[in-house]
Amino acid sequence: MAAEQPVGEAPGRVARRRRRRISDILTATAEVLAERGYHETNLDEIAQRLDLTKASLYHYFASKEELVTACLGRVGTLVNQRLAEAARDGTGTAGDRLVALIEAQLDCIVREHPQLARLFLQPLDWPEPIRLHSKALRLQHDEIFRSVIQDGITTGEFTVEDEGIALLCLHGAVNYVPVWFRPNHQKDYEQMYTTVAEHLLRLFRAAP
Amino acid sequence: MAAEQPVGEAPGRVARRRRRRISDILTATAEVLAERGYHETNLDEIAQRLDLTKASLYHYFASKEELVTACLGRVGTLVNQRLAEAARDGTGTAGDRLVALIEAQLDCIVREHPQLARLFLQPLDWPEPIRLHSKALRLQHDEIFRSVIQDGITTGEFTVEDEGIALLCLHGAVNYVPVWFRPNHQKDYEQMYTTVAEHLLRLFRAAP
Amino acid sequence: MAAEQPVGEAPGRVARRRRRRISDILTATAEVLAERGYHETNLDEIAQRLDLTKASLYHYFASKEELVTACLGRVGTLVNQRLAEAARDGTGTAGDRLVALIEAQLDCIVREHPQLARLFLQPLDWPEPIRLHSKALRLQHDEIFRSVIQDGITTGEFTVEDEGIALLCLHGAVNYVPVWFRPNHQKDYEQMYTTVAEHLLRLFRAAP
Amino acid sequence: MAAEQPVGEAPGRVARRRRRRISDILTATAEVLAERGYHETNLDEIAQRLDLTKASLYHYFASKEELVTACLGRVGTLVNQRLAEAARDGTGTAGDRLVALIEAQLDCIVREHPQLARLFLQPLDWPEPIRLHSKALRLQHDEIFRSVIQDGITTGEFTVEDEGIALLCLHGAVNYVPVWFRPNHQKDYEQMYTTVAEHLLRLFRAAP
DNA sequence: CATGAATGAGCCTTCATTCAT
DNA sequence: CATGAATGAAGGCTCATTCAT
Repeated sequence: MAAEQPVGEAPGRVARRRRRRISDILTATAEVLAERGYHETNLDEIAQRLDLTKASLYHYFASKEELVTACLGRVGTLVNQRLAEAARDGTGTAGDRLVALIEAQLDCIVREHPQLARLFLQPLDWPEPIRLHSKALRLQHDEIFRSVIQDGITTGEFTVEDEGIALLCLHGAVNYVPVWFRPNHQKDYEQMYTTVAEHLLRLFRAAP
Repeated sequence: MAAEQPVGEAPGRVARRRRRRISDILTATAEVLAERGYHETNLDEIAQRLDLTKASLYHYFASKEELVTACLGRVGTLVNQRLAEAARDGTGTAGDRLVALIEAQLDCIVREHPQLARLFLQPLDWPEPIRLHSKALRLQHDEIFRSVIQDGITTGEFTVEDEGIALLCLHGAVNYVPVWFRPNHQKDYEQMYTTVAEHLLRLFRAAP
Repeated sequence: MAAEQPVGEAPGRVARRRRRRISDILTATAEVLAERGYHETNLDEIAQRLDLTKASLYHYFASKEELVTACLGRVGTLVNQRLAEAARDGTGTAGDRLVALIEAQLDCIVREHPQLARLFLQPLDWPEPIRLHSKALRLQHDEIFRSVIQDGITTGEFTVEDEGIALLCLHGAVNYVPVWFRPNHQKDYEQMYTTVAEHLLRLFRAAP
Repeated sequence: MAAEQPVGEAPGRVARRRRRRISDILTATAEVLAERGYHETNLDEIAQRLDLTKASLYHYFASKEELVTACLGRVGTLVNQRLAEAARDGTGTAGDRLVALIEAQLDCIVREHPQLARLFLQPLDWPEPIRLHSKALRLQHDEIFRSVIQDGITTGEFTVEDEGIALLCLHGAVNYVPVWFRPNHQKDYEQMYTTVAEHLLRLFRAAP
């Protein structure tokens, strides 16, 4: 068997293969999850899309739970990273940056990870560990928004009575978008982003 | 024997009993549904809480789906009726009435039907018929809010670019409340209602 | 309650009512049995056709088994009686009388008790007691045919090697008719009767 | 390890194993079906005879219906093949060949597939799809008999008024045999075959 | 008599998970 | 690594039967 594994192949190669495999699996999982929802998602379908067997998935993940957790983790982290970048861009007023943040998030959950936002609404009937993980991601996510909002409050641009509650309202409203949004044209997206973001900005602007 | 079975109560009594039974079943269903979510809800548990057998439920509902549909229907209708009443009370400005509406809804979904709001977020993995029923209830519900908002727009008290989207944001934010709200005291409820309602009112107030 | 049951009503009245009730139940049972087959027949449907409740059937029959047994018994007895009459009519040759017998049976199982013949094919998955009862009826039934056949043999009109087997072949062929026969017109019946009877008569005629 | 898993047998071996497994399952199914009848047959018993679990059957068949259909299909096809062979043997008169055909069929349904003939009597209470499949098999089966009968008619050896009806009578009589035949000795079989076949041949011989 | 209510036993089906090869 | 096979546990649903009213 050693003859079949040329010395030249560094152990890194196999590790890389494995990582790529895992990535593919997570992608397929995200797809099925987004299309069917958690309970209608079964390992058979995920495996099928990968031209694999259900059993093979267990080489990479110890359970369905772990698989879904990893999947949510990757998506959530990607979203958070993208938002963190958008937040780090310090140009413009706090309002401008908050709008950018909302639009970035909408783009993520509506276009790139269609309907995956519902996964973050913490459905009651999900396994506890997954819900906890999801919650952790949300806290991270909140932190990003919170910093921009704090900026706005400090500069007097924003006025809120209860920052936490305002943030939660924002959260609920944004994540609800994929539930109702049905685009007809490409340009519908941009327009919706702007309209929703503008509306939600009001949550932080002082009443007249 | 005549004394024990007065003619007068014959048909009414049975029907009344049946109605009460159904009501009890729906209540128990709402409870389990709220605690466990749809997919973790099994008929055994509902039956157990009623000191019944799974099979007995089938005397009243033809399937799990039908049972849940009826349950959502009852809760949704109750909520809508209460909101319709609140909306009909024409005193105060549109803002006052919208706040009252939001507070009423919050009270419904947070206190009286704890966490049942998520049931109206139309989870992907629910049976189609249930989702359709849920959607119908939401449209009814929207109509109530829409009328008050229209009033506000007519009198110039409200300013929104896109009424529909504003409503949806409101919807998302409000229904998200039960996901995060954890009261410590009785008075926490009222305070939360006010804070949330005030914040959300901003969605309809003209920007300064 | 005595006041409600006038002395004048003989006990015979109530007995007559009961007998009529039972007859109705048996008729309905035969209907459903013929339409759906034994295992697809449920007490609910029988009760429903009688504007009764499932539970009420138990006032007349101790179990589904007993009900079906009684039903088969009545139908079988009726058929046997009619055949016995036809056999008793001593005119004509044995061949004429056998043809008449076959035609009478065909009429019974095809037109009057449509498809009920399969009930006498002793399906494997029927409860043992019912099968035994069915078998008893068949023996009675066989006796009728046997006497005519014996006549034919005695007079030399019929020639068979094994009377029993010839009879069973006849039986199988006749009872299979309702499985395939689909009439278009009224006259189809008579024609089929004649054709089938003529053919089957050959089973008893001496080979040329 | 290479010695234990020769490349050459990789795909074939697995496939062969699977085919054998399926064959075993169908055999067990046929057994239970023949003993208990369709409605009294449950997957548990079939699985038990194979030292398997009910769930395991679903690796090979998607439902009880599909399993039974496959089972009937196999048996029916085997019978038809054997009969087709017997019919192809062109020696002897049409009468000889028809007798051979009948005897072959009797042997199939009485000895090799004990009592499975009733499965082809199209019980009313079977699922529609199974009945359709069963019907298709019967048509195939009829075709075999029909060709021999046509031969006999052409040569003037046979005389029938209605070929179709004669065939159906034959069918009914033959398939009824397993319902009543109870052998005491081995030789009972052959004797019964002959007697029955001779009798049934009369259906096609001209009346004297 | 009649019935609504209740039930226990049974069946088919699904699916995450394990394991030998 | 990959997979086919096998399974245990669970859930929804049906139905004949019993019983109190």
